Amino acid sequence: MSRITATPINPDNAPFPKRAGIKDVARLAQVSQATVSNTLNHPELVSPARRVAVAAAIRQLGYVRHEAARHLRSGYSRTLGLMLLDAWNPGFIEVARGVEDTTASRDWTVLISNSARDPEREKTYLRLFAEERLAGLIVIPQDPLSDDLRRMLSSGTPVVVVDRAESGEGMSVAVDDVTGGALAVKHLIDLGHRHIAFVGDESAAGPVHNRLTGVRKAIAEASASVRLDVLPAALTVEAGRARGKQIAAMSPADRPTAVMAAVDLLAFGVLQALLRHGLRVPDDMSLVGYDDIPFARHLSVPLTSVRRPHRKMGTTAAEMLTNAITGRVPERRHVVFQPDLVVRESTGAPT
Amino acid sequence: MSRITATPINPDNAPFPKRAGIKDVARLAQVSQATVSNTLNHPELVSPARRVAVAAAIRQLGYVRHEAARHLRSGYSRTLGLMLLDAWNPGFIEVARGVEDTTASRDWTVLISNSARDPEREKTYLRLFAEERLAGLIVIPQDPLSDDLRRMLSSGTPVVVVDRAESGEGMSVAVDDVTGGALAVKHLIDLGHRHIAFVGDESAAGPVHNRLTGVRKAIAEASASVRLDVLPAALTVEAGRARGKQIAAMSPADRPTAVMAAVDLLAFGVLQALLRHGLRVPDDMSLVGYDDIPFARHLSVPLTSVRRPHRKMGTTAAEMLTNAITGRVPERRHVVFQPDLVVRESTGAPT
DNA sequence: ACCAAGTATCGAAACGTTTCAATCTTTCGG
DNA sequence: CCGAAAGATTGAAACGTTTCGATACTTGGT
Repeated sequence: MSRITATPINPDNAPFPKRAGIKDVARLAQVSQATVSNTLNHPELVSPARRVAVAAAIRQLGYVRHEAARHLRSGYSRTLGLMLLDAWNPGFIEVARGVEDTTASRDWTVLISNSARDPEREKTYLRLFAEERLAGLIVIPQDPLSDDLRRMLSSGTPVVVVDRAESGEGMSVAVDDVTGGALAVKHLIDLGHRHIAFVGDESAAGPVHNRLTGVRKAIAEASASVRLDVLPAALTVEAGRARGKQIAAMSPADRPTAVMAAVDLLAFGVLQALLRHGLRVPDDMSLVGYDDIPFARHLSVPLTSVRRPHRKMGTTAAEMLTNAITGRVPERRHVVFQPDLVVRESTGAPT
Repeated sequence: MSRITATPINPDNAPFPKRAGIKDVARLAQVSQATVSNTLNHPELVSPARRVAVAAAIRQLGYVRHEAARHLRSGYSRTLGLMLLDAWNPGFIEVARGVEDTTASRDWTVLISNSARDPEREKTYLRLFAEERLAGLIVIPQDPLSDDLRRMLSSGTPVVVVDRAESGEGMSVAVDDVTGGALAVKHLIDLGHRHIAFVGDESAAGPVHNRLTGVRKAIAEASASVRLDVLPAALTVEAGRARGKQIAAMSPADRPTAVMAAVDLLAFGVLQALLRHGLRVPDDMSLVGYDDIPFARHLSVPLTSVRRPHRKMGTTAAEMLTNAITGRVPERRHVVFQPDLVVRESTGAPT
C-alpha cells in the first residue's frame, strides 16, 4: 500500500503532450473506431483500401497506442518482470541480457528490478509487479524462497525461477553446480594436486553450497587420496585477498598446492595476494575460479574457471515464460544446464 | 507498429488468477466504490471507522490495485523510463543503480532498457516508452542525438540526458570530462613526465573527445614542454593490450614515460601487456585510467584513475526528473559534475 | 432475378479505476 | 431549536482501447 499518499501530479504539467486517440484517427480516415482497431490488431479483416487510409491518418496524426487502455480492455499484458538478485554481479547482468535478447525479438517488454539481496525490497517489487498485472515473472530469488514468491508459484502465476534447482510447480532454469564443482576439482586432481583448499562461504548461497558438494564428491571418487581444506570467506575480492595472504604465509608443508574459489571474485583476491607475496601462479600454486566472468580472462594470470551459460539461461527462461503465457506448453518445465571448464593459465601440475 | 500482428493470448491461460476489484472490496466493506478509492488515495477524506473497514476488506480479499486502470483514468503514470547506452559498461550500471535509489525511495518505478549502441533499438524503445505513456525519460544517448530524441526534447517531454553536456531545452546531467582529462595529465606532468601517450579513439564518443581536449589543454598550460603521442584504439581490453605491446617494444628513447588511457578497460589491457613484456609499473611506466570502474582498484597494480560520480549522476537525474514532473521547478536544469583523480599505485615519477 | 454465404463495417458495451457534483449527516453559533 | 457550514458518502461519468453481435454490401450459383 506504498502509494497511498502519492501526491497527484499538477495537471498543467501533463507529462506528454495530449496525443491523438483512435477516435481522431477514425474521424480523419472516415471509418469507425472499430475499423482502426482492427487494422492495428487484425489487419486481415480490413480491406486494403481502408488499411492504407487508416495508416495514412495514423501517420498524419502521429498516433501512438495507449498501452494502459489496451491492457485494461484486453486484460492482456505483453510485459514481463525480471527480478535480479544482485545487479553488481556480472553473471546476473548477463542473464538479464539474455532475457532481453529473446523478449526483444519476440516483441515483449521487460520491467527490470533488483532486489539487491534485500528481502524487503524483493517484497516491494513483487507487489509492484502484481499491480502492473505483468504477464509473468523471471526471478533470481533470495536463498530461502520468500513466502510471497512461494505463494505466486503455487497460485499458478507464470514464474520462472533462475539459478535455483526447483522441481515442483512453476518453471526453473538452473545450472548443475555440483558437477561444476566436481569438474574444477577433478581438473586439479588430474594435474596431480593432492592438497586443495576451497575458499568460499558454504552457507552464503544455495549455488555455492552445491559447488562444495561437487568438490567433495569428486574427491571421494578420486583414485588417489586428496586432502581438502575449506576456508570460509565472503564472496568478495577483499575476502579473497585475506585468504590468499593467509595461504601464502603457510609453511610449504602445510600449504595446499591448489586453490579453488567459490566465485571468480574471490579468485581475483586470492591471485593478487599470492602474487604479491611472491608465489607464482600456476608454478607454486594453481588457482581455479567459478563463473568465468568477463574479467577472468583479463587477469594478469588468465584464470581457469568454470563457465556457466548465463546468457543462455536468460534466453531460455524468457522463452519458457513467453511460451507458457501464450499457452504453448513448454516441452520442459525445469531445465538444468551443464557448466564447463575453461582452462587458462592459472592451473598447472604441482612442483 | 511493431505489435500489429501480435497473437492474442489464450484467454483460458489468463496470466494472473482473477483478482478482486475495487467493487468487491466496496461490497464487502459496505461502502461505495468511491469511498474505497478515497481511502486508497485520499485517506484524509474518509472517516476512521470506514477506513479500517475498507482496510480489512482489502486484506481479506487480497485486493491489489490495477495499475493500468488507474493510469488510464487518472492520466498519470508514476513510471520512468531509463535507456542505457551500453549495459556492459560498469559505469552505466552504476548510473542505473543511482536512478533506482532515488526512484525507490520516492516510490516511482523504472522501466529499464538498453539500446546497446544500436540506433534502431533505441528507436524501438523510445516508441515503446511513448506507448506506455511514461511520465518521463532518463537517457544515456547515442553520440549524435537521434532525431526521435531531439523531437521529444523540443516537444517538452520531460527528459534528462545523461553523460552529454546539453544546454538547450530539456535537462541534462554530465561530467566535465575536459577537466577530467586535464586532471590526469596534470598529475603526470607534476610527477615529472615529459613524454606522454594518450590511448583511445578520439572520435569514438563525445566524452572521449572531451578527455583528449582536456589533455591537450593541460599540456598547453604546463610550464614545461611536454610531448604527446595520440594512439587511437577501440575502447576494449584487447585494443589496450595491442597498444601496450607496441609501447613496450619501443626503444627507450622513443618510449613515452607515461600512458593515459581514455577508459579503464583500455588501461587494463595496456597494463597487462606492459607487465608481460617486462616493464614495471610505475617504475618504468606510469599509467592512468579513466572512469575508476570497480576493478581498477583490484588490478595487480591498483590503477590511478579519474573517478566520475556515476551513482550520483543517476540519483541527480532521477531527482531532477521527478521534480520536473511533479511540477516543482528544478533549481538547475543542467548540472555538470566535476571528476576527481584517484591516485593509486600505477603512477610515479619517471626514472 | 433471387438467395445464401461470405466479407467489411459499424455502434455500443465493457475493462477497473478516479473524480466530480450532488446528497446526506453532523456540528455549532446564535 | 434553527440554519448554515463543514464533513462524509455516494452515483455515475469518463479515461482510450478492444470486442461482439448486428448490419450492410458483394458475390456467385441457380
